[in-house]
Amino acid sequence: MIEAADKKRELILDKALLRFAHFGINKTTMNDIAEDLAISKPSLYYYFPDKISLVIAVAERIFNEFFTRLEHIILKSATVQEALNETIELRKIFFKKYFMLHIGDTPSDMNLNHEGIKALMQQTREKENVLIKDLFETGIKRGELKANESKQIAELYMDSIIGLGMCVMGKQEKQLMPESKGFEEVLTKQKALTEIFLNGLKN
Amino acid sequence: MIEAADKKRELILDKALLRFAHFGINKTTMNDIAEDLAISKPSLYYYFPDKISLVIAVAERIFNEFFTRLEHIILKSATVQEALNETIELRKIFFKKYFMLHIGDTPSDMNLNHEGIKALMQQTREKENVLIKDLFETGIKRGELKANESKQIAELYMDSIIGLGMCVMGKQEKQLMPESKGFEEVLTKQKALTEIFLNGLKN
DNA sequence: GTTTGACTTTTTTAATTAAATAGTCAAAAG
DNA sequence: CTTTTGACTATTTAATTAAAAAAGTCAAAC
Repeated sequence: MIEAADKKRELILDKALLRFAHFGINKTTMNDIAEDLAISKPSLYYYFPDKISLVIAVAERIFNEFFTRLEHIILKSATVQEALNETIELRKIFFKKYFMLHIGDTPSDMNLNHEGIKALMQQTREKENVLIKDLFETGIKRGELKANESKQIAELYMDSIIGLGMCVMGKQEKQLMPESKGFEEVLTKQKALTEIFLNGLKN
Repeated sequence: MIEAADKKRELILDKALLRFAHFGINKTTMNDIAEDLAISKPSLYYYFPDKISLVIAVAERIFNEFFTRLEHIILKSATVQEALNETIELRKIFFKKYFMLHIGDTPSDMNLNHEGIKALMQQTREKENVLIKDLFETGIKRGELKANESKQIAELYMDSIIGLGMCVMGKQEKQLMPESKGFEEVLTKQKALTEIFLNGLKN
């Protein structure tokens, strides 16, 4: 019955994701999730050995969805700039949607200090960097831009875009849920930086 | 005896700055400072009505020194790129030197939530943005680069540079005093971004 | 105008306890 | 043999309080 077990694991992840996204990881107890599913706590622990495994599985699912959409964007886009602009919008959507998980920022809500989470985060960032590096290389082949050391350039670009977001969001008054205005300002500035950055790689 | 009082205020600021820079603001008590100066606590309070006034006065002194040097850099530099590169180095020096004051980042050590500090920080950031804006405009006049909306461009540049620093430093393991390696990586990346950014403003 | 000893008030820290939550296990059900 | 659960234990977190430290005051003196 390995199929049924997998199916149930998915069901658990569905519910856990809803709770995590709405209340945050720390405000969601294993009991909450078990009750949502109308099962007992030991049943839940039968499928996930501990809470952190569940959290990681949920995070992996989110990142998988992200990368699926990111790869699609890169494939369908005609130019590097178009791809990066859509990537910026995708990032905004995900950041907003899963803000309560506080993934990717300073451990304000949860103990992201856990090894497994940190490893996943780093691995995810590296994977995204590789995709952006490939995108830059495609742009170079197409003659849209010029650069050697595309790996460093891609990393610099990603650090700049992410940092720009941190900087702009940081100016806002700290709230439980940041204002929508803030997200829009980040988006606008990230796109503006992207345009100048790409222009800087044209000669 | 208004002169002597000012002189004494300066003496107090000297000692306070040393303590703040070495132990941080929260680990420095008004008693510590009074003892350093071999005066009583009420004497200290005679010159500064409360601790936050003292902190703000110290911060203002630091920023004044920073702006003096920044203005000098801008005046003597032949090109925008040269000026920005030296500005980046200046920022590194100050950030490293006064790291323990935790000025400009998330209130990890001190209660920077205080209104006066926040106002000073914002005012300082705005002043720096104006200087950079003027620098860009000089560059435009000289024909080094092209851009309309120099104010927005300057703000975007500053946010990007500062954010890049936050992003790169954030990857490091959190320590009391971050590694020197981290500062160097920030410096290198900020200079690289500056080069591409300016290049992106050339056409 | 400046300084201070002795004081009060406020804020931090440490210690204690109570409560909540994570996690286990042996037994039972399918 | 896989899955489920009631009843349990072990950890972590949150609330409470007491003690200590630090901020800030004041009347008196120099």
